[in-house]
Amino acid sequence: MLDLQKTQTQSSYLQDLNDVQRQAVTTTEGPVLVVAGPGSGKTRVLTYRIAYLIEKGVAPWEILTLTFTNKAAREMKERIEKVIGPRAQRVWAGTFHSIFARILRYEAQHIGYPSNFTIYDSDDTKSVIGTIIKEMNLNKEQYTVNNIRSRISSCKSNLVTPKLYETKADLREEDRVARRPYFYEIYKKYTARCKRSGAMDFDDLLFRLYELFQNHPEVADKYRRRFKYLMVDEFQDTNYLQYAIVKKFVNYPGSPRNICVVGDDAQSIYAFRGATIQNILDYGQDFKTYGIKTFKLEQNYRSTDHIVKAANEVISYNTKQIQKTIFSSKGEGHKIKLIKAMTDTEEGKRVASFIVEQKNRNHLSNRDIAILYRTNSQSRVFEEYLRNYNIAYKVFGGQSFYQRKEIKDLIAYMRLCINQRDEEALRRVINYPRRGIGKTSIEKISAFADQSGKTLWEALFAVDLPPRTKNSIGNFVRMVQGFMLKSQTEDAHAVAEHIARETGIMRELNKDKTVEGMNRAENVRSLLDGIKTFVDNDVVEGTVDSLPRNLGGGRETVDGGPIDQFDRSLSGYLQNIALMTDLDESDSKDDYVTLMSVHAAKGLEFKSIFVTGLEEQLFPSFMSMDTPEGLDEERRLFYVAITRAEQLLTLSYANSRYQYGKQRFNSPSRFLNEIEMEHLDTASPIGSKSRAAFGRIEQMMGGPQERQSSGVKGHFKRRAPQPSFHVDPKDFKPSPASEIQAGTKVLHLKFGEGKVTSIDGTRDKRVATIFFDGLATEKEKRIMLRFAKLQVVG
DNA sequence: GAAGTGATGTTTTTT
DNA sequence: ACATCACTTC
Repeated sequence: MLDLQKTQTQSSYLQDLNDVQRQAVTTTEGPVLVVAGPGSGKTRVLTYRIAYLIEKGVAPWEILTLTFTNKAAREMKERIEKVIGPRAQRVWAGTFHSIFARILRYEAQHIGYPSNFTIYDSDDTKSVIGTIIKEMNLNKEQYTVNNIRSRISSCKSNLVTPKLYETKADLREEDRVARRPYFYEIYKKYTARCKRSGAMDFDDLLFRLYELFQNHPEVADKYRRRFKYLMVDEFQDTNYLQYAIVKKFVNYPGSPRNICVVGDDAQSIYAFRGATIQNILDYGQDFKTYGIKTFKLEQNYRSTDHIVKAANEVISYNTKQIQKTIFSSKGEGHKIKLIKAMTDTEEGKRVASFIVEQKNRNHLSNRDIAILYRTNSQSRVFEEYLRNYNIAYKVFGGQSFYQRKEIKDLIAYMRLCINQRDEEALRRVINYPRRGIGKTSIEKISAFADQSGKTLWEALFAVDLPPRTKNSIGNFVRMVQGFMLKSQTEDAHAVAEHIARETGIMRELNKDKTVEGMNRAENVRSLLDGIKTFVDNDVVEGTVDSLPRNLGGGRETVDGGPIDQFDRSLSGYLQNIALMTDLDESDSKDDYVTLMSVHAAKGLEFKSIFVTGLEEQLFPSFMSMDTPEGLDEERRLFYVAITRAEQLLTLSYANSRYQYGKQRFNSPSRFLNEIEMEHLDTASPIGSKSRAAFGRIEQMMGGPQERQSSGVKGHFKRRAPQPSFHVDPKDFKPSPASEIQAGTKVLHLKFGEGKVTSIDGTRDKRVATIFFDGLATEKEKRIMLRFAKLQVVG
């Protein structure tokens, strides 16, 4: 029966595609460029292409797909799975950073890094740079951390090593002019410091891979042989370095150059981080002689005609772009509404009441609606009025869970436990909670490390300090060594809990009885719960893609097929979270209005979109307005914003708003004038009319006075370990793995009753594919028998 | 080494 | 407005 189903899907899925899409899917050999307008079925093309390859006999692990977000990778895998089944999970699909980190851990010995290297996030990076600037006694007005960081980042992204930098007269001249003559020294020191710490920043994950392939052709060859087909999503967002690596993968003598990149130059919104659409243009040139085929996906399946036409009009004001004509197939649809407000407060109020109206008139749920803005700080006023109107909402963006101090503190201990060279982790926790190792002592340790060539951790043992401090350090070191020992044998949760207790972090947090303090303690408990969930998980290939394939452990072979397996150790957990953001954590089941920045909305779609704060200086941002390139990027950003809408699009602006504590008056955004009147709903409630309409709604809603809040709490809360057991844990007795075979009926704590359809792998790597009838979605789970909590029934 | 005070600088940010 | 941070003072 399963087989029959499969053949049906196989024969039908190509018919879901239009002509261009189908060509893009079936042109598998040689270089391909897919220029994909918004809503044109880009993801569908990519996933079907992979499915098609696998059906033609390509092994899943011979296909490498690089994306920018974990979410995109996960979605892609899920969608391939729908077409071709669980085999899809064997495809290497992940972010540039996560895939490269896997390879780098596996090949670490070639580049003088430990395979358990730490990944420094941008806070760590900033902190290292800050320390260096301080150590060098440089004026921090001239040498601002952010400035240095972005210059270092752009060096790495353009393959300029410190060594190369030294020889570049033009770059050094730039530094002189910018009054930052010591930039080179900082860069050099920063690089050395990261290396000494056994740490890589986000750029290193790319740069070191390039270096690895460059300096070790035999290693590069291994991966070239392995990945016979390469795909890159969102190619317009790649930087110079990313494209250089992509070329390393496919450019070699005798290469079939089976590469397919998908992108839309009009949706490039990360130029400020080094992304360059030049890559798309270069790609065309670079692969010209290898018979590159270009496909333009121009039919928009997402939005109605007014929206698509307006978007086309707006983007036509950008001169540099690949010519394409996006057209809609969804009918004329509603005209675009415009909200003019006097103040930012009124804007918030009006948007909220519009949402109420839309929900009634157009039968929309909260989840169909999103409010987009240019800067995260704009969310506040919308939150306020959504609360008043009793509309559930969720704010995305802002500070992520993993960036909170209390979380970083605990994680720093965990990091130190795995990699003692990790200086940022060490600096963070050496005196937290307080143990009398102050600034002066740390400076001494640091200076000693520098002149003796030791790591900071090693310096702890050798440095000469007053007896009292020495004693404190001794206690600290012994404590961490205890954690290290424990992490050899125990799983991540056991170690983390032990650390939280032994360090006194928990005690410290529980002392604080303020609301914020209690929140912090709660956050740490949530983190521990999250680790528990991670450790307990016995599903091998389920919804979460980003779980580690323990390359370093050698369980997965690079030449053969991958054997996916969880690494439940602390090290495994850290690898898992290092590249996670909380955008990856949305629960689609809850019904809330989405609030996010336009950047964060890329790739998403909603029935109704509100694009707010359309004022000069804000959108376009004052930071980008002074250069034509900056303005173009702002315009692309606006293009991305409006093309998120399927049916309803509402634009809003305010005559005045509070910015940086001052009331400012800005004129309406120039982008508004770039939309032709014919697409705008002039009858929409504006001016006095609007007030009437607004009043009506306000009456209906009982006015905006305080009501019980229905807002989904601020940022995401980590899920506690799944409370919804299908089976009562008390009656549950797991059976030994040896009793479980194909055909066995089993009981699972979380998933209920299921039937084992097949078993693959050998010994402790045996994986059961089990069909759980009681589940609503993704009924088929693959469960590692070694960890499975399964009871044989019947 | 800790707590309190004034100056300062604010975009977006998949990883 | 707000948070961060260097600098003071105890």
